[in-house]
Amino acid sequence: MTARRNEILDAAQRVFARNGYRGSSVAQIIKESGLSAGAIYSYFPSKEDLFRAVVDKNFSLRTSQMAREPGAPPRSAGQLVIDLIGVLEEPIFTIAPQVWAEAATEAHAQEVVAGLMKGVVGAFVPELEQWAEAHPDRIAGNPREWAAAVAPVMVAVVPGFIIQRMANPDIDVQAFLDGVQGLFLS
Amino acid sequence: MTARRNEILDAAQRVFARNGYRGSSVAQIIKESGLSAGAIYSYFPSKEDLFRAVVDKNFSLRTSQMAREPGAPPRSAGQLVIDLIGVLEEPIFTIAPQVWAEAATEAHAQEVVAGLMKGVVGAFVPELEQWAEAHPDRIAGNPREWAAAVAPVMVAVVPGFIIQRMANPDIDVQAFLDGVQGLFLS
DNA sequence: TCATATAAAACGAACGTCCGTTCGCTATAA
DNA sequence: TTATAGCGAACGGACGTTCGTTTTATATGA
Repeated sequence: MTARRNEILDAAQRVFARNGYRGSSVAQIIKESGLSAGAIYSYFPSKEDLFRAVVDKNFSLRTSQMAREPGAPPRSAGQLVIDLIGVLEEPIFTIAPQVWAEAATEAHAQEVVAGLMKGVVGAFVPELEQWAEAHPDRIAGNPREWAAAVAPVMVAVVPGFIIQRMANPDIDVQAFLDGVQGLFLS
Repeated sequence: MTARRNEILDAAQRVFARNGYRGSSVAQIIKESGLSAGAIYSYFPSKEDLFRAVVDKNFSLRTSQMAREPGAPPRSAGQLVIDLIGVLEEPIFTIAPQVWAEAATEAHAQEVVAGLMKGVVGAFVPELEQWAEAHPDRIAGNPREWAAAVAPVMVAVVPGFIIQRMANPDIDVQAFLDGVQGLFLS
């Protein structure tokens, strides 16, 4: 039954969000799910796999959500960042820092993070390039090179936002987005 | 003797950088330092305090390093970010993600992170405001409000850079800095 | 100069606890 | 009757920390 699997996954997500990956015990996940050790281990082979499943659910880029509407003009860097931040959902703010911490010491997590970064950057370069072609007066150098250089910086804003929002949940999100508009070429 | 204390601190830093906070055991720090459990616990009351001491050493803003040279004109947002990235030292790239992960689940670490962010933002607002006053044509709205809105975004780039560099140590740092120049008003 | 006394620093075996995981068993459904 | 799903006590090991003991350094007195 896939429903049970999801129950377990949801319980694990709540516990990991509350205590972090290393700070969570399987006993806590057992209690949170209302099931037993045996039940959980019949759906997931280890705590690590459980965490990976939670990460896969929350930490992938849903490219479709970021895709440009058909026929719309290319978005500016500022607008792309704003849209990317708008797509973030609550669990990210606690799960992502756990993944980053793992990535600093564990190869698999490191590849996941590097791959995601690369994916996001790669997805945005073409649209940025088109925007640059449409606004040659706003950039220095040729559009292709400009887009390739600028995309990683653009993407870098998002983890920074996640950390600010995690450290201070009362942050004024709209003010941050206004700041993005005010700071980036647009 | 303060020398011994520093030996222990350095050993702990190496171990934490290698395995993360939760992933490191006191036994590993004992081995790395070449000392004994008793010796370590006579300098630090707990593993947590040891970690906090390592964090204090690496994770504080050395404002002096970022201060504007006397008589120099105010730096642009792009230049401030470039200077801030230039000040980062190696251990940050593994230690910072550990702190962020702790901050997501533990109040003390959360306050440390929130405080540092606030400090960095606060330190840059005046210079940004002066820059805005000197370049009124480049910004929308009044300099004070512009600086206050833009500073958090500017600071957000740095954690993003840290994560990219941690996930992919071969990253082209100069290209990133060029991207900062190309993306931000300057 | 050497023997002794005192203090400071370091040691490391031992403690209780909690960890992730297993597996023989029971309950339920087909 | 057979298959499937779930249970939970038990296991070996690793954890952070303690504390009685030993070593090293310093001071004292003859």
